[in-house]
Formats: sequence, structure tokens, C-alpha cells
Amino acid sequence: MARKGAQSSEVRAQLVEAANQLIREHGCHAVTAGRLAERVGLKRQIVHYYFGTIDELFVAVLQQEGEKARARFVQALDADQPLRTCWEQANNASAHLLEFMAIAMHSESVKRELTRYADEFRDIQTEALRRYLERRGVAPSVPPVVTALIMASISQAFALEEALGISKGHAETLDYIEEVLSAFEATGKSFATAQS
Amino acid sequence: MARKGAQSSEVRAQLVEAANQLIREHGCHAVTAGRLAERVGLKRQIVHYYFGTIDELFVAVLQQEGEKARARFVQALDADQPLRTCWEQANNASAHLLEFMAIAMHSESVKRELTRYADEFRDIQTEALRRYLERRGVAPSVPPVVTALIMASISQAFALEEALGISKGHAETLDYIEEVLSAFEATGKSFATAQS
DNA sequence: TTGCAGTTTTAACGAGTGATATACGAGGTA
DNA sequence: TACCTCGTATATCACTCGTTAAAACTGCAA
Repeated sequence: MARKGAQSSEVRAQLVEAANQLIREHGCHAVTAGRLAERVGLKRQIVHYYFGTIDELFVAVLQQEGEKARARFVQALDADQPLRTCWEQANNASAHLLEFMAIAMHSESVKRELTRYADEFRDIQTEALRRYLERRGVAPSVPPVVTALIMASISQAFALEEALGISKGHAETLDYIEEVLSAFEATGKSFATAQS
Repeated sequence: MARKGAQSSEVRAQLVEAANQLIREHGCHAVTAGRLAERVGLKRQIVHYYFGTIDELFVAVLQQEGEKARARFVQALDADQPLRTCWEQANNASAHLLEFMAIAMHSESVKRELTRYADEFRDIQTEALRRYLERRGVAPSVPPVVTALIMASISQAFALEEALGISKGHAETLDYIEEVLSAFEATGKSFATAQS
């Protein structure tokens, strides 16, 4: 590897943005040096000048989007219904997140970064739910981290299945989730079992 | 495309098996004509003689594994604890299923086949849960299809996160799932909300 | 033996990848 | 003015991949 482009370069920022758009519009497999260069009006080698490898570019995109998402999320969680916020934000992010997971499957550097964000977001959600219940003086019917994980799981499965055109049971589950959210807002209970 | 190899060919079956193993061992991205041919001791163009495109090979693998899985599943569901069976079978299949989903993301033919199986499996699960509750004379606390979808979602999320090395909240959620299964076996209730 | 059907290999194309070496231009400096 | 350096951009190489077309090999039957 020879020299590398400056972090502050305009072209560099354009490449990150182009990669981000390509991921959103056509999925991660659409991100190639050729297509990226096309979008910024240069030759494909420019990508390697600024990022060395495509993986490093992905890491840059993930960091940028991760920070943006966290800012939005932390702000939204301060509103009064944290579980509803978790559900809504998960629905917004799941499709995009899945693309990064697909990349992470065969890229150690992206995997490291994504794992970091995943743990962080789950902590943020768990803590928000815990504080909410504490404020209301309700003991958690289920560990908050479980509630957060299940919400994220369902949202992710929806994103995956919608992308593939599977929709059996989705409408019923959406109704159910709405029930869970209402119940949580009324009583603080989320996925309580008959035993607990 | 010229002529195509016979369905009954030995080499053809070897290629399907090689693809299946490659998916299990190294994920769908590891399936290339070169690696497949290496495993059967021939040149890489042999793949196209038998399958035309790699996608067609994936469809063949999916059909073979799908039929096997369905046979196992239908048999297991006849045992007396259908929800536990759903959970266990989902845990066995999720990692493999995710690979096929990744393929389906950019292959229409695989997508069609996978969607068909997904709908079918969800129907089988839903019907098994419905019959179980009916047998026990319990009204569903939640539509059976919702219970099936949530179980599948959590299992899938686990598979995805484990593949990436994310584990926050997994232990707590496994405990919770065990509670849900016990409660279902005792009372027929799964994810009942405070409202219902 | 000849010929044919099924099978396999050779050859080639286009698109993708990472990496290295080189060309270009602006700025400062001797 | 001539030189040098640094940031930027391009050219080119070597490789893998999927795919297609055509040639070569196989065994069997007429």
C-alpha cells in the first residue's frame, strides 16, 4: 500500500455517501469500486486510494451511520414511551442493519465494528427500559434486555421476510405488537408469561 | 446454453452435496464453481453443464434440504409438545436458513422457492399449535401464527447474532423462552399480554 | 468400424478484486 | 528559475468468478 487520501477530503466523503446510497437502494452486493467511482465521476482505483480496501470503506460507512443512528436514538428514547421508540427505531433501521450484517459475515473488520454497535444499542435500550420501569415504580415482569432483544428480533425478521416477499402472519403479529406496546404503557408488563 | 446433464447423474448428486457442505461449513459465499469442481475432482465448467447457473444449483440444494427438513419436522410435530418442537427445530435450521436467505436476496429463483417453503413451514407450525390447543380445549391467548412467528424470529436473530459474535442478553432470553415453553405446556398460553 | 449420445475439458469474454507504479498539479524553497 | 514534496488521480498487472461455445473424449450400439 502506498499513500492514502486525507480523512478530510471531499471526494472521500462523497465515496462514503455513494456507498451508503448504493446499500440502501440495491443492497451491499451492489457496492463495487466501479459503481462507486461512477457516482463520483472518477476511475474505480480512487476507492483504493482513499480506503485501501472496500472493507475499510464499509467500516467508514458503518461508523458514520452508526453515530447518526445513535444520536437519533438516544434523543428519541428520552421521550416518554421507550418501548414504542425501540420498536419504531428498530423498524426503521432493520433493513439497513441487515445489509451490514451480510457484509460482516465475511469481513472481520466490519464484524468488529458492528458487534460494538450492536452491544451498545442493546445496552442503551435495556437501560432506557429499566429506568422507565424504575421511574414508574414497576418491577420488570421480564428482564428489560429480553424485552429489547425480542423487539429487535421481530423487527429484524420482518425486514428479512419483507425483503423476500414472505408475509404470512405479519398482520396478526403487528396487531399483537400493538397490544404489547399498549399493555406496557399501561402496566409496565411486556412479554410476561403465565408463570411470572 | 447447450445440453444439460441427467437428473440421475452421480456427479450431479455429488455437486449438490458439495454445495450443501460448503454452505454449512463456510457460508453461501464460499460456493463457487471452482471450489465445487475441486470437491468432485473435475473442472469448474462442469457445474454449468449440470445446472446452467449457480442459482439453479442453489435451488436444487434448497429443494433437497427443504424436503428433508419437512419430513423431520412433520414427524417431530406429532409428538406431544409442538411449541417446544418448533423452537428446537428452528434452532437447528436457522443458521442454514439464513444462508439461503442471503442467496435469495439476489436470486429470484431461490427467492421463489424459499418463499414457498417459508409459507409452508409457517402453516405447518400454526396448524400444529392450533390443533394442540383445540385438543386441550384451551382458547389461544394469542393467534397461533403469532406464536410461531415470534419463535422463529428469536431463533433467527440468535443465529445471526451468534454468527457475528453478539451475545448480549442471549442467556437471559434463553431462560425466558424456557419459561414460555413451560407455561405453554402447563396452561396453553404463550405470549399473552396483560390485556388479553 | 462407424457413428452417436452423454460427458468432460479447453478456450475465451466480461466484470470484479487488491496492489503497485506512475503521471499530474500546486506549493514552497534553494 | 529550477527543484522538490505532497496530495491527488490514473494505468496497469495478476488474480478469481460466472458464463458460454466449441472441441475432445467416453462407451455403447448398429
